[in-house]
Amino acid sequence: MRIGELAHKSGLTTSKIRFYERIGLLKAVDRRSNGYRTYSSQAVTILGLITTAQRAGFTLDEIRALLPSDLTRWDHATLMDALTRKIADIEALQARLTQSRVHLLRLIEDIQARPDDMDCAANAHRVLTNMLAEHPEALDVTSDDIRLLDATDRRQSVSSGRRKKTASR
Amino acid sequence: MRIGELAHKSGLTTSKIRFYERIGLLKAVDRRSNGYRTYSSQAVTILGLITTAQRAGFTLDEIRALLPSDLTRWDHATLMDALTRKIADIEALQARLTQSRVHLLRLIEDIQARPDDMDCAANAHRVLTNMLAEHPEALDVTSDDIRLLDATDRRQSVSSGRRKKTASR
DNA sequence: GCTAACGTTGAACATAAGTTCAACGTCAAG
DNA sequence: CTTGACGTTGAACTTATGTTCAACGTTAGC
Repeated sequence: MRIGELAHKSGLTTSKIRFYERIGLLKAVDRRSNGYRTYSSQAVTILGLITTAQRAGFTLDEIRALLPSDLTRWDHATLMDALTRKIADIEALQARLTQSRVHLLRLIEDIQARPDDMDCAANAHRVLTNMLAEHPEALDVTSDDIRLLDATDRRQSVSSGRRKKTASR
Repeated sequence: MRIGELAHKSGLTTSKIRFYERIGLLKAVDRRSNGYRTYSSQAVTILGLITTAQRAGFTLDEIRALLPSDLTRWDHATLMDALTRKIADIEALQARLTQSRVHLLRLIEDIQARPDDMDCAANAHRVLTNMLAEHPEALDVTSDDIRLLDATDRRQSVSSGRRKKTASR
C-alpha cells in the first residue's frame, strides 16, 4: 500500500509517517520504481505500536531503542526493564501531582480564610508570605527576607501553621 | 540590587531573569544611569511566586495573565478560577496516569504469562495483538496536558487506557 | 592604567515532535 | 492533452522555556 492508505489505516498523517521514517523509527518501507513508498500491512501494526507506546509515556527515542526491526524478536530483558522503569516514573509523577494539588487546595483555602477585618492588600500579603515561606527549596529566601517582606505591610500576617525555615546563606 | 544578587537570592540564573523580563513577566526593574538593571526586594518575591506557580503547573503565559503589577492588587475572581481549573487539570491528568500505569502493569503480566509451549515469536504476536486490540480508538493527549506534565517533571508523556477483553491465551 | 568581575545587547542554538511549504514528479480519467 | 489527486524532496517554521555566545561597556581594587 502507498502512504496515503497507510495514513488512513493507522489514523496518522502522512507527514507524521514520513517523519517517523526520517528519524529511523519506521524502517518497514520499500520504494517502487517511481519513487513512491510502499508498505506492508505490518506497518499498520508498527504504527499502532508506536502510538500506543507514546500514549504510555515513552518518547520516540525510547521507542526506537526498544522496537525491534522484526516484531517477533523483542529484547525481552530490555523491554521489561523499560516497562518497569516507566511505571516507576509514572508513580513518581503521580506523587508530585498529588503534592501540587494539595498545595493548590491549601492556597485556595488560605485565600478564602481572609479575616473579616483584613483588607485585600493585607490578605494578599499574608497569603503570599505563607506561600513563599512554605516552599523555600529553590528560593533563597532568608528569614531576613521574610521579615523584609512582612515589613512592607505591617498588618497581621496570620500564618496557617507550617512555616519552614530556610538556611541562611 | 543588581541582577547578580537577585539571581543569587532567587536561585535563578541571570539569563532566566532577563528572559522573564523580555517576555513581559518581570516588570519590576529599573535602570541605573550606566544601563545596569536594579531591583527592589519585591523582585525576589515575584520570582519566587513565578517559580512556585510554575511548579504548580502554570505556564509563563498563564502566570503573566494572573500576576498583577502590584502584588497587593490581585484579580481575586480570575485567580481563584485559575487555581480551581488547574486543580481540575491535575486531577484529570492523575486519572490518566493511573490508567497508563494499570495498562503497563497489565502488559507486563501479559508478557510474563507466556504458555510454556509457546515460542517467543508467537508470544510476541499474542501480546501485540492483545495490546493493539485494547486501544481501538485514538484518545488525544492535548498539548495542555503535556505542558502540565512538563511543569512537574521533565518529559514524561501520558496515556489513558481503555478496558478490554482478555484474548487468546 | 590594568585586570577581573560584573553588566549590556541581539542573535543563534537547544529540545520534541512534528507541520507546512514550494517546487516538482506520477498517474488515471475524461 | 489536460486536470486533479496523489506522491516526492529539503528547508523552514512551530511552541515553550530557556541557554549560550560574541562583542562590547562599567567598575573596584591594585
